Amino acid sequence: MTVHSAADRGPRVTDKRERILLAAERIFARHGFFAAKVSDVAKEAGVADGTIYLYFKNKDDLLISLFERRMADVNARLRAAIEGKAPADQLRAFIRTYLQLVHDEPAAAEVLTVELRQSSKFMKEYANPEFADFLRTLGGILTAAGLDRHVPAHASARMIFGMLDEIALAWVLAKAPLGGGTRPKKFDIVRAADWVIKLVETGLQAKETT
Amino acid sequence: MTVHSAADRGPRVTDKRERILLAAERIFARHGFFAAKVSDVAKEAGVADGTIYLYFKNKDDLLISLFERRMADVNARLRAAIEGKAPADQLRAFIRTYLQLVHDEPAAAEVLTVELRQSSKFMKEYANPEFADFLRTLGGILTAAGLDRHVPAHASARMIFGMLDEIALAWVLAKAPLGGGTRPKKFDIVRAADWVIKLVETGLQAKETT
Amino acid sequence: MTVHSAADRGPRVTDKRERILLAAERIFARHGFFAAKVSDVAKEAGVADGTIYLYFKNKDDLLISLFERRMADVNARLRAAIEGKAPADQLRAFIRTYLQLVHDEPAAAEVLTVELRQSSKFMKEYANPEFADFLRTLGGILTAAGLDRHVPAHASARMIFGMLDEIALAWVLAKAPLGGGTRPKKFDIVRAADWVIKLVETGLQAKETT
Amino acid sequence: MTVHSAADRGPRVTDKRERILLAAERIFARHGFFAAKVSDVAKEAGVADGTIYLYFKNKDDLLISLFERRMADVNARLRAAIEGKAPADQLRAFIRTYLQLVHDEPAAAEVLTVELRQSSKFMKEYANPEFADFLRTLGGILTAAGLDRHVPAHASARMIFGMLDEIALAWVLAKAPLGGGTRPKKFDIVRAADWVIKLVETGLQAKETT
DNA sequence: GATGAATGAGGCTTCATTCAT
DNA sequence: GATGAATGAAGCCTCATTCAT
Repeated sequence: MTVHSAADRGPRVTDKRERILLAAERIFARHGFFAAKVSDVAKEAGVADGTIYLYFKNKDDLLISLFERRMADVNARLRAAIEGKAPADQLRAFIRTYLQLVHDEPAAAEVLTVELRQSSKFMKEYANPEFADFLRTLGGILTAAGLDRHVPAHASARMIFGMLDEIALAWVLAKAPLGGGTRPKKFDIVRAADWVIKLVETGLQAKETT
Repeated sequence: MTVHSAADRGPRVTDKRERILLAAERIFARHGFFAAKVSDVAKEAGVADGTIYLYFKNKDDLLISLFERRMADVNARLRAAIEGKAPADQLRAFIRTYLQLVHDEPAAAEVLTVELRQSSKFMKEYANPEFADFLRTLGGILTAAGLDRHVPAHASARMIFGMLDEIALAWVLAKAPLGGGTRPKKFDIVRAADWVIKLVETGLQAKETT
Repeated sequence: MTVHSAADRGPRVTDKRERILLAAERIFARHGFFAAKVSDVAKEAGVADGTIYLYFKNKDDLLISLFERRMADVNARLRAAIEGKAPADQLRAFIRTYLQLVHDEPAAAEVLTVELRQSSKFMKEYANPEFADFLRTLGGILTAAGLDRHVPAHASARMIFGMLDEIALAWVLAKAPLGGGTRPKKFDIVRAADWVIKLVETGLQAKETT
Repeated sequence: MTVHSAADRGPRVTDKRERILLAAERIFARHGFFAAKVSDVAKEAGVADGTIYLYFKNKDDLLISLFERRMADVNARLRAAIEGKAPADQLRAFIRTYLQLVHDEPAAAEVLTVELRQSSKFMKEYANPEFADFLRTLGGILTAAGLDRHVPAHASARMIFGMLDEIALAWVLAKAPLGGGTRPKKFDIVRAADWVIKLVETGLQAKETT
């Protein structure tokens, strides 16, 4: 992931920035952004507290950078997944890939899903270009597939993101089956993609054929 | 709102609790839960800081109580809106009423939409019975309307909530047209209900008739 | 001192503000402004750290307030000392009273003399009206006494303040005779007034009578 | 300035030490000693942060060295200025040269005038031999000129330094006329020497001849 | 019940100093 | 000698909560 950026400014530098970012992701996912302490991120990254401030302006910047880094990653993977496919297949690939990513990177998903919202308090001042990109890509697929007859593509894109996000949230919040809490069991988020696809393509209509 | 609830338990007491809750809603919506100060809530409610602790255990309890209070309200309104309708109409009424509520109570919507997420860090320890109720009602409608053939009703319910929530978020974050920021203009959230209905009922399929 | 201000806003409030201010004076005098810790001031004042911020905006404000408070006091005493005197006597009273004040309130003198300078970094942004008052009073005396023939009164006022300030500094920095350091013994600062008076009135001229 | 001193000990080494010292002077003058960052001094000097510690023990040492270096310079110039003059002329030369130096080297003056005070917190532990030399020279002149009849020479020396220092401070703090702040305009510090001389020699006495 | 002054624990951040290269 | 990335101690300040009135 972001292998190329490792060459941006010498190998060590990016390495450490990356380590801090991943540590922040784990810590933010574990405790939530506000409850998380910068010193915990440092500990998790194996660096001194002050080192974080060599790479990030402040705690907020850590969160914003995390978003940008992850969303860019998500967008890159989604683009790779839909490349060369027919429009109708692109939509399915987009949905499946997104949920697969959530499945593969739960910490990232938690931050993107849960903390992103909270940081919408941030977002009010900070326009997230990568997220706009995400919606634009999805909207483009819908238009290309001719799925914008009845509902504007940008609106559909938002609604689809809403579905995916809510599914991701439910999955993320469901504790692992082992920790015998009161939490619902983890469902199969990858198979849930079919539900989204079904809903988006033909709706929940009772009678498919009359 | 909920003027009648002022009679729930004693006349003045509930009044003050209510005032604090509404003040908290405005403050949390304005600053976000974590950034909001208890003393600001007190000021907004016109009571002393200490008074809040006569009605609520702590700041977290204020947020939780707010959720329960609002979700109960939302559920009550939704139940009233679908009462006596045919299943297919119930779904439309549910969707329209929900978005209408968001439109009428933006502060409540902001807290429910934005802060609820963030407090899912809370939610991990705290199961929200009113939200479960919300999903159960929606799922029940889907089942009654026979819209659970291809997708389990509980899954559809979540996805529909996801759509509604995302639309609410987009609307809430869109600044009022007056404050000429860089924010997108407020769209008509009430009319957006039709898009949700269309998507849920028949999907985005390109060719409605072949 | 400033007995009247005790009635400004209830008795307790001013009392505590006063206590903090005097504690800050002692701590700043002991360690210097920058090296002094807010928590030490709190400890010295017998209040919690946070209490300081109920009365002062921040650490800088503590210093500024100290200046204003002390200089106002100094000005009041000086005015009382010169009241009703003939111009020539006023000058002598002014000088004697100032050095007497330094003698009586060494902590205040240290802050005014030593920290005031350093805070001239502050002063660059903050115009001290009380100090301006001090100079104006002194200049007025010189003019009234007809001592502005050869040198503008405002310039003389500054030079006289320079002498007084330097004497105060030398006296303040001289350790008490007990602490057998390498520091010069404390001289009699009150008697030093005569030197200032002599210098200002007739200069150091070798031959008084020819 | 002090180009000759570059040959004191090795050619390049002293050069770098010198550069750091002059950089520190500018930075300390600009921000004040405490607010100044070692890394800013390094940047100004065009060396790495760590390099500073090859030439100075620590930040304090940087300030102390600056004093010694500058005061030695000042003393050297003053001695050169009074050399070979008659005692009465020596005093005038001393005063004029000092203020001329302030005029020519404002950054140096700011550090000597403003930061020296603040570092009297340092001074309590550190006896400044060069400053003692300064006072001894001035006292010697007074004694030689027979101006120690009524006031001890060492006391007069201190008072004269106080006048000079205060004038320097007022001049240093007066913003340049260009930066249209609320600051008083720069006065002519060189001409101010005449006021000091007048005051020291014959006082402010109203009637010069009786 | 109501008040709001007081508390004090704790986090973010800075920055002098070090040391491996 | 020179570098500058890394360190980590330490302080200012905030703010949820308490409790005497």
